[in-house]
Amino acid sequence: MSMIGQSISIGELARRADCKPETVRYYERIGLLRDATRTGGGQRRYGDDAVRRLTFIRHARDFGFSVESVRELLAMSDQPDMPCQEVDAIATHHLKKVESRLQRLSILREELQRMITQCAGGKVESCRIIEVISDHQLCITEKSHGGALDLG
Amino acid sequence: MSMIGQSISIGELARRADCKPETVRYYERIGLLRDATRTGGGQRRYGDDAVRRLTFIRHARDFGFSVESVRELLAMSDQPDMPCQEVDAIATHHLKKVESRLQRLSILREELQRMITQCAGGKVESCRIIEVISDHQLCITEKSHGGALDLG
DNA sequence: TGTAAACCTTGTAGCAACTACAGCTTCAAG
DNA sequence: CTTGAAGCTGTAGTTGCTACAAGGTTTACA
Repeated sequence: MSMIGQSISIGELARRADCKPETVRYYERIGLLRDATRTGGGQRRYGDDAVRRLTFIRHARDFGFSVESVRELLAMSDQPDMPCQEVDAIATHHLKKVESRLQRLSILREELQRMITQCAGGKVESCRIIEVISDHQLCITEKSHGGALDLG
Repeated sequence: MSMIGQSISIGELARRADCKPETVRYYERIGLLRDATRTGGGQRRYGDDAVRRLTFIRHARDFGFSVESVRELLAMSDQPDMPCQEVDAIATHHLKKVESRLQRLSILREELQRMITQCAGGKVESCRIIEVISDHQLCITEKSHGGALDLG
């Protein structure tokens, strides 16, 4: 259609979507981005559509959606005529996860705050932090912060 | 010292600390747990000290401490006479991370809530969720929820 | 036109913290 | 003494990238 077709290099594309070339290649490999057209020498060249698509992916990832959810969201945004119930479902499901995570983290925060405040600053022997970790009985809540809690 | 030495199997140990045998072997491999004594046939046998140590590790992990932090905490709890400043430092550092994570997650929650509420439930074409993901301009906050946000 | 810097290519390995096999051996109960 | 559960090692998979190494291409400038 246009004369300004595929002229953006992978580095430029990455810059525009605020990520790295490696990430772009990774997305191509796992099928989030379509295979790029290549120069004679084999380098990838992109158009504005790729910029939009990659930007969408990066934003969705910033929102914390998993790559698999992003894949579904992309598929749906490629089908503008479909009803958006599924989009809603994915977002709502994600929100629920965020909320439960928030709850567990705030319990954790209290727990940590409490044990830090209670630590009198003496020897390890009598350190409240070590005690609380040693004996879960000393927690405010039983079993509330179980599960995967890795921070960023 | 005692007659009831090393008599706990890896499965039983795992059960007592609420994890799996694989995890125990993993902790041994990375040096969080000392190498267990073995039966003639090569199976691991543990004593109560291992139960305490593994329980400590699991609790610390439940609190979200990284394995490296757990390693340091363990080293310190092995030195009861030392002052507990470093323990404090680790816990405080961890609390800070939890707090910043909480902040980012709650911004995220609002963002998600807002876009879900605004979605009128029509076609994908006009779906607010897709729109917001497509165009970061539509976010409440600029750039606030950048970075690693993987949920558990 | 030559050349050098900056960029690109593929493939592989690494991160965290486990988890899940496969294929085999050992243990404990009856 | 048999049987079935549990244990052994070693390797690969998970998630979402990131970081090389060892080369090839493009581009800018002299």
